[in-house]
Amino acid sequence: MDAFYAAVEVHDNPALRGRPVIVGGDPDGRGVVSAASYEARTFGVHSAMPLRTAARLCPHGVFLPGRFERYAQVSRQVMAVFESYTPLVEPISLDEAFLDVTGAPAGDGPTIARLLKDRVRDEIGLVVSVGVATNKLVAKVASDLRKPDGLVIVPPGEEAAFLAPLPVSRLWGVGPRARQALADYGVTTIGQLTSVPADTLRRRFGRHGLDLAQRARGVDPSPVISGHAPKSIGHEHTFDADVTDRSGLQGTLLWLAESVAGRLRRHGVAAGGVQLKLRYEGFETLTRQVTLSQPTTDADVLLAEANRLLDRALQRGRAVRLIGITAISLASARQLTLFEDGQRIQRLAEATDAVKDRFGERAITRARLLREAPRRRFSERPPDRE
DNA sequence: TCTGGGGTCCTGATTCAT
DNA sequence: TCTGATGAATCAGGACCC
Repeated sequence: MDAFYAAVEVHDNPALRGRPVIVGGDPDGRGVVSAASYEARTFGVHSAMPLRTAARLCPHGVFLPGRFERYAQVSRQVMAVFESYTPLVEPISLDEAFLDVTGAPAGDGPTIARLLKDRVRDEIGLVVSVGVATNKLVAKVASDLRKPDGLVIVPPGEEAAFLAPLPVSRLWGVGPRARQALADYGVTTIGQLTSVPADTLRRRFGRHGLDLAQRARGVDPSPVISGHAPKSIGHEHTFDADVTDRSGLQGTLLWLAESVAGRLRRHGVAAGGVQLKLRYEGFETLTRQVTLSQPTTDADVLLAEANRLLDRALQRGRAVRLIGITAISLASARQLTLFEDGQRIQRLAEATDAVKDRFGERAITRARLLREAPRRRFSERPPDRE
């Protein structure tokens, strides 16, 4: 989707059409730009830019705080359109997804791309750019090439030639660090990258270097996977002004723990570990983590662990800019239920032993008959084997 | 000049069990 | 009993993505 958050805001409030819309929040605050309309981009505003900088470049811009529930809602509508063409839809974020349309009844890639662009425009009122290729890497690069409202088709066999003239930073996995490192080798285009031996890249970049060598040639064997389970769920908060006292961190930690716990339950998963993140003034960032003895979705447990980690991580006298909690090593809540069942059975056994000690074996037999009798009479389905 | 919040994956160091 | 080798987990940091 093109300038997705900004496009949703303009869609919901047509008075904004044609104006520079910048989603991110308070232009005097510490945030960054989440999305900028194409009008705002003509002022040099782009995503990830500090809002203060954006406000300087574009003083008459419309700065909006962002309504992520609404964006998620529109995202579901768009994904539903995608899923009408193939079940193999892999969302990357709210505004982007891979579709594997191999053998789809609606037609070949280019046909579906056109249908899909028309339907998202007519039914939802938003503009989408599409890249069509034989793999995810090339399709992604193609989709970014002619935004907004782009449609770029890379025919089979032309992947490497298509990529060759583009800057290396277009490749998935090449950020500012890798781009600089490659520039030091005199490599700035993807075509030049193909002339660097894979072994050289491996020595310099590790495993990642081998992926890089493949990608530069337009090779990407990774499949489109639908229905990803999250691997971690976290919340973090940057303070308007740095916080120096521990009590100032406490309240934030509480609501971070509660919102993480709530999202764990909504996703039907439990935390196998907890990670605390601190960012000090000067942007120095550190993390501390623990593995839990049992998985949990309990905010109180997350909070208690986070507090212990804070004891380890907090350096006295240093001002804190950001604090965050992440639930890691997620287990399915099914496993948690089995664990809790196990504990309940354990407690029941202990209670039973206690009663037996106190009142003798006959008391147990009588209690069991009383407990099971109603179920025998009224239960509609046979007892769960498990 | 200032740098959010949501994530994934990789690497190197350390720890622990065998 | 001590020692070292080996490999798996765990931890912390960092690059990268949207």
